[in-house]
Amino acid sequence: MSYHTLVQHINRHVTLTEAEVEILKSLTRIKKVRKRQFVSEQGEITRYESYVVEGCLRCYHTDEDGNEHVVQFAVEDWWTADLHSFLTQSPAHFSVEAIEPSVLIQFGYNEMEELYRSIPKLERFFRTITQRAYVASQKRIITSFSKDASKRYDEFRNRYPTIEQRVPQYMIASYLGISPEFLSKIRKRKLTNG
Amino acid sequence: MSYHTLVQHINRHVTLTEAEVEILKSLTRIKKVRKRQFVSEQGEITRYESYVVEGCLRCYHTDEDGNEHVVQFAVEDWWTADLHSFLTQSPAHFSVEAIEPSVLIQFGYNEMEELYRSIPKLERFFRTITQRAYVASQKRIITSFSKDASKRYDEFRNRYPTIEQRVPQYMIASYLGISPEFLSKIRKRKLTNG
DNA sequence: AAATAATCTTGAACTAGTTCAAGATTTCAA
DNA sequence: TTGAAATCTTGAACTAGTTCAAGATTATTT
Repeated sequence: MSYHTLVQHINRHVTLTEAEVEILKSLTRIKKVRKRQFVSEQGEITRYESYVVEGCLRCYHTDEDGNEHVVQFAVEDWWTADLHSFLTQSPAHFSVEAIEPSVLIQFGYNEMEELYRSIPKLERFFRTITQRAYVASQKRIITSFSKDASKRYDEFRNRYPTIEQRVPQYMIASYLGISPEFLSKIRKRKLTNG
Repeated sequence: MSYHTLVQHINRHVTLTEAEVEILKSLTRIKKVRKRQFVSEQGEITRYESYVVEGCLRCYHTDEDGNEHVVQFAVEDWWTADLHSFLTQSPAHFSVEAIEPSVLIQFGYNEMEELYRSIPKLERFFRTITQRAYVASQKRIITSFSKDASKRYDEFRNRYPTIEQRVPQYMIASYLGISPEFLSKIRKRKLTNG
C-alpha cells in the first residue's frame, strides 16, 4: 500500500503506533497526477502539503517577465508545497507541477492541525524535517554566492544524481540560477576540455 | 529581566506556564558578547542556539578564497546559529559574530532535548519558527535569481530598515550577493538619478 | 588628540553569464 | 508513424556585476 513508505519515513524520526497510522490514513488522501499536471498553482491558495510516494515534481516561481525559477525538485520520499501559502492559507507565489506521472499523499490544512492534536509527536517530526530543509536552503544560498555556475552544476550532479537523470536540463539550469544556454555551454566545455 | 522578551516571543505561538518558564530559565544561560566577538566559529562545533535579547549579529561563511558571505543577520527577538552544526554537533560551516555588543539567551544541545521532553509544546514553537525561517530562505533564493542587485537592495531596505542602519554596507552587499564596490555604485546611482 | 583600523568611494579594465536568433534533436500524442 | 511540441545546441553581440588600485572618510583605541 502507498502509505508504507510514508510511515517508514516518519518512523525514522518518531515512532507511530498502529492506531496512529490509522489516524494518519484517515486524515490524508492519495492524489495521482499526470505529467505536466499542476498540484497547486501560483495565485491560488495551496490547500495541501504533499509527500511524494512516486514520481518527480518541481516547485517554481514565475516572475513578472514570465521567467520560471525552480524553488525545489521533489522525488520519492520528499515533501513539496508552497509552504508559505499552505501555512497562511493565502495565495501562492509558487506552483507545483508534475515532471513525471506521480503519486502523492496529501495533508490538508485543517487535517494537519488535527493530526498535530491527535499525534503530538508529529510536531517533532515536522520540526526535524523542516530544520533539515532550512539548512539545505541556506547552503544553497551560500553556494550560489560563493561558487561559479560550473562548480554548482558539479555539486548538483554529485548530490542529486538521480534527479539529474529525470529532469530536463533547462529546469536544472533554472535551479542553479543560470540560463539554459549557459548550462549547455558548460556541459560542452566539460566534454571537450577537462 | 532578560527573559521577558523571550517568554513573550514564545507566548505568541504557544502558552507557557510559570513553572515552564522556570524550567526554561534553569536550562538556558545568558551570554554577553563584545563587538566583533565570536559566538561560534566556523570549523568548531556550534554548542548553542542563541536568542538575541539585545544587539546585532551576523552569521557568515568564509569560502576557500577568504571571501565572507553573510548567511543571516540577527537582531532583537531573532535566533541565530549554524543550525546544521548545532543539530548534528559537527564542525560548523558558518561563524556567528557580534556586530554590536549583544546579550543572548543560549540553548545547549542536551538542554534543548531536555526542554523538548519537559515542555513538549516547544516542539510546536520551534517547528513554527523554523517553517518561517525556511519560507524566508526560499524567498531569498528566488529573489536573488529573479531580480537585479538594485531591486534586491530596495527590497532589503524596505523589509529590514532597522538592520540597514546598524550594519556596515559591505555586509549588506555580502548578504545581497554582490561586491561592496558595486553596492556603493548602486547607492550613488540612486542619489544622482531617480 | 593622535594614530590606527575599519569602512566607503570612484574609475578603468575585465569577465561570467545573458540575450537573441536559428537550427538540430528528441519526445509524445493522435 | 507522422506531425507538433518540447528540449537542446551554437555563435555573436551584449551587460550586469567583478576586480584591482588608490584615495577619502569614519570609527575606535590609546
